[in-house]
Amino acid sequence: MSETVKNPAEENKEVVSRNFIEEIIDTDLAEGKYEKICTRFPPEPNGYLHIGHAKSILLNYGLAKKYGGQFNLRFDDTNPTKERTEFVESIKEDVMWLGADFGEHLYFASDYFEIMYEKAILLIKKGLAFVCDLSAEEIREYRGTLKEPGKNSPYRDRSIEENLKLFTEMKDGKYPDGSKVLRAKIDMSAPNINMRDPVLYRIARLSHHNTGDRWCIYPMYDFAHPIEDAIEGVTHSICTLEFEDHRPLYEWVVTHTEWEHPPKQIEFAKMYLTNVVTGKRYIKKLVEDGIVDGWDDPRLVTIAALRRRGFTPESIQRFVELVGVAKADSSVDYAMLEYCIRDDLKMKVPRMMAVLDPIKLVIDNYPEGQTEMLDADNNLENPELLTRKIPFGRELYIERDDFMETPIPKYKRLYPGNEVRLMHAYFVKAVSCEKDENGNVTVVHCTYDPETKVGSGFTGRKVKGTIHWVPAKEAVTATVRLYENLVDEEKGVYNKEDGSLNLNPNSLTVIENAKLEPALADAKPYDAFQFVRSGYYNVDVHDSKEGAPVFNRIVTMKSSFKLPQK
RNA sequence: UGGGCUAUCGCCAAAUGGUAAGGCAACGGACUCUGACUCCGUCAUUUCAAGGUUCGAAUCCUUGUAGCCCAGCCA
Repeated sequence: MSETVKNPAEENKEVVSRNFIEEIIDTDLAEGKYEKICTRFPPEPNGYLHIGHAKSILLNYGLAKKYGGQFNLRFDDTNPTKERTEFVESIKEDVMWLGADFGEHLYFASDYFEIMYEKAILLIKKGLAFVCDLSAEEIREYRGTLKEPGKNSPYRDRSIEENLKLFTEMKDGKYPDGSKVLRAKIDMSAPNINMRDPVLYRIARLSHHNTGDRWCIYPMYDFAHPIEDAIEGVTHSICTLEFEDHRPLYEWVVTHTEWEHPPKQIEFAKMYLTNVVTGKRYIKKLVEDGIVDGWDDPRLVTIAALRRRGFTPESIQRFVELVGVAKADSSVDYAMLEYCIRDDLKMKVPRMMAVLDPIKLVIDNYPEGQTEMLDADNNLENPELLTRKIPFGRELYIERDDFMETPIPKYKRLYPGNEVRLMHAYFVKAVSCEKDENGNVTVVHCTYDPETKVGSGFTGRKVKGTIHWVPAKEAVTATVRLYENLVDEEKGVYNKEDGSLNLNPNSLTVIENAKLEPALADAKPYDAFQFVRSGYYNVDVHDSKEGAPVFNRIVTMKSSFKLPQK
């Protein structure tokens, strides 16, 4: 048994350069600003997590881990209109599955409503917030435009006492929804629109998934988020680029609401993946229209879909690591994700034989009625996965593609007169074939050479090709689903004309009569395998509870040789 | 002359004034019981553009260009 000898110098060579966030943290630590860092992932529970969220989750978690700090999962549930407990549960599950262990640090912004309310009172007392009676429409008009400054609300100069009274009454439910808001008093002519007296609290009589009907006023993101961070002792509040304009407001809130250790906001670029759909409303539409079979359809890139498809947490962690963190908008090639899952599964999954498009192979010189059990390594590169037995007999199934009556150039599989290896078995030489009335090959006849049995040490001659097979009698018939990108690769994701999706009509192919080697009959949901020369597959979680397993293709095998298309 | 941000290979992405890392993809070749894996090679005289400073510039300055974000009582 030979082990790959690693050059220690080579390992040291792998200097992973720090990303810009790590540099900020290093500087902060060096200046003694914090003893321990704290990060958080703050989703609003209004939908399912997807691969883009994974980047944020793993980035925040990874930073906390790397610096020996703390990672919080906090639900940013300050707007009851869109939030549901169902999403809370699925998000918790997905975050844990990804390996971002938040331990005890699970929080809800809604648990801080009382503190937020007190901080709002504090701002009013400092003359920094006021109750405004303008309608939503009027507020928009007063706000000005991108190029023109806004103008002050006529309610801006109410006395502190009046503001205090009004705000208390707002909380007590004295005013109808939408009739009043609490606003920060900053600068209506600020070039940054976020600073033009932003709304801090609105009145909304909605039942909250966590606080029920206790509140009828709810804080806005810009006011709530910095306070949530501060309460939890978050040191580095990492968010995406579109919040850059909000940073001055974040800082305004955090300084005027007086915290001993104010958190700081850092922004990074969202990640987009090519050829997939991440937009929530598009996913919703695909589900509603029945184009996919739910939010965890394996063609989607929600975390749940990736999990069902057979992606491992490790592969996604690796992917996020490879993609890196920066401030430039990016769209990562789907091939990068495929690489990560292939690389992860390569050594830890058994390599089995499955014939997706079977034709019969008859070994004319093999004794009729005889069966022998052959030993096969489950993973030739990883002996820890042990071995299995495969029955071998006179009649087998092979892949239709693995035989050509008249071979094309460079074809090295089976054709009349050519000898190939049957994986884990013998050399076999094609003799002839039978065809149906349409000219399709139905049976291939060959002869085998008993001396060439695998493990016999036969070195007499070599063959160029090796093909996989399955015993005809003992084979298991199963359903295999082949998934491809949901989106048309040529045209891009969205149709520019009408905003619709450019879907790939071949995103799903269902094979009902794939022939698998018998050992695969006992595969359990989530089990993953490499089907030799085809790709990586896993047992479907939903459809394989009883009877024969149903397999989802996780990713295809790479190949440098393509058969011509018919 | 609204404001903010970004620009380095087909795709990500390092390089912090000292002579353009790495990964993915692609393409050659070796090896092979998977046309896989692995291995070995090729792949930016140039960093959006044009000027300038400097012994030296992707990095600094100037002027442009392109893309993204912001006018919710969403987050």
